[in-house]
Amino acid sequence: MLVQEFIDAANRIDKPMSETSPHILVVDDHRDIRETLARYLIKNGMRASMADSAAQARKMLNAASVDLVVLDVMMPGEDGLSLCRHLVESNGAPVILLTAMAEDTDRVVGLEIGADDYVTKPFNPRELLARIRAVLRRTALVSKDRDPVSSEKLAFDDWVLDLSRRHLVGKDDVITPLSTGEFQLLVAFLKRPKMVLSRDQLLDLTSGRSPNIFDRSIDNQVSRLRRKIEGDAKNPHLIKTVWGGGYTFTADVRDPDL
Amino acid sequence: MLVQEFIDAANRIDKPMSETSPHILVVDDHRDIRETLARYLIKNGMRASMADSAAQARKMLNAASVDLVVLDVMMPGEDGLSLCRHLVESNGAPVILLTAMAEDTDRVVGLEIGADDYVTKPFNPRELLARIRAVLRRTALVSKDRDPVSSEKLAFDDWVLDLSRRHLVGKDDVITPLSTGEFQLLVAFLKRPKMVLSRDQLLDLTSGRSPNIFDRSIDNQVSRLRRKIEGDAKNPHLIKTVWGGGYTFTADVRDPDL
DNA sequence: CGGGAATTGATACATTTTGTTACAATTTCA
DNA sequence: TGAAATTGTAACAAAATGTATCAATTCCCG
Repeated sequence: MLVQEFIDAANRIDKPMSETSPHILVVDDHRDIRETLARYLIKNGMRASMADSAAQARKMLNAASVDLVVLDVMMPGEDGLSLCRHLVESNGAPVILLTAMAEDTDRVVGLEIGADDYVTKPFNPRELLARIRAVLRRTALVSKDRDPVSSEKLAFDDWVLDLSRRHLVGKDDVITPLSTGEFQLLVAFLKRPKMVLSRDQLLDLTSGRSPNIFDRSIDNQVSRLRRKIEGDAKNPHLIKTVWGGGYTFTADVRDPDL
Repeated sequence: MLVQEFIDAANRIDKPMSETSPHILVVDDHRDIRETLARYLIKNGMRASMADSAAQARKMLNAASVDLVVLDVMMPGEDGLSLCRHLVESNGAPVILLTAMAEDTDRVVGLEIGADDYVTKPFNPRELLARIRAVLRRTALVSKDRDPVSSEKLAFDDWVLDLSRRHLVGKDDVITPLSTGEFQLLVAFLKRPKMVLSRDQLLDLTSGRSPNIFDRSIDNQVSRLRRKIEGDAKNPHLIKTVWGGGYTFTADVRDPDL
């Protein structure tokens, strides 16, 4: 059986996973897409496994260590979105969604749920590969905060955000305290830099709340956060507004130890 | 027998094992999860044994010394939670719970019972490994209470908590006495640093009491504890409030002898 | 046992944080 | 340019937290 074959393949690797090539799980009910994509990924130096349903994907996720999941949202049986939500909520592997068409609803819902990126079908394999690498690069920076003990930090501009101590350290080691909401919002941005995040997505990422109509709470939190981290809150250069879209964190996020 | 097979497999690993590598018992009624997880742990330098039921787990715990138990809460027969409770009450190995879903009830119950951590299924093996290492690191600090001669101590910030004498030692060896409640609260925090602990969890971890409505006793104890250990109780940097969530102990916990 | 001190939970009120609303400023597009 | 849509943010309201105070309880120590 394909699944077992790939589980075994994963387990035959000698070195600990984290040092080898990234392991991508492709979840799609269309066999041709699945296999072509997996082959393409393998040809480009990654390990790939496949599942044709959300249920099968769950088994494989339990069975083997997976670094990233490429997931078709539209599948018969258990919805891909619910699997995605589980992965995000359980702090599992990052997810890139395949959405059937450029339907805005799908995009929004997918990212609301917390997927790390999405690609619309039909997609260019090279573009998907690029996005996979981008997400892996980002999560490599942040992944250590899955270990509740390691003190992980993220640096941007002149700031260092201490994830375990939950505060900002400025230029001269001045500590700027952050409220819970400000901290969560900043983490949401730093985990997804240079991506446009809608207010709904940000709301879900920070508080898990679903939006009321005319919900302006995110705008307010952004305003409050800007006041703390932007030199000139009137001309923000870190959190940029995307008119009609949401907000984007524009600065590079780096490891402060490097 | 499969179990023995994996123990043997572990012992065939080249690295010096028997003394350094921790022995993990995986308890789950799903064979695939059990075996893949055990294999994954072994591949990452640990010894692993398996049990498919709470009853079998008890036998193995009696037969061999186990450093940590990974336990599925939802199992037929004797409930996993009752095994967990037994382990905690008998001061046995630390426990990490596998909970079936991201159900808040499960999470709360798990930690209330005294599990050291929990992971929701489907889980990322790397995350579980990180949490296993984290718990082992923490319990290694505390586990000396099996050796009655050495005095058990935990260090954080500029403080050393003397577990047997139940008081704090400050910078210049100044002794700060703690009340029972303050001591229990501090221990609860030090055993689970950098985790967000709800008021309910803290209440159970300290006194075992179930919360009244509008119970503010934890807030009071936190306030009292802060007054003793925080330099500036108005801007706490050790016990941070998570608005709407609870409290988090943010400092590193270390062995004072190191 | 009993009295006094220490501890702790309940209560009340101050403070902080966050969400909502309103309105001015900005951007888009016809 | 001008109207409509969107955003920034001040001002207020609601929710959650910090903590002083006090009564109830527990803990000593004789």
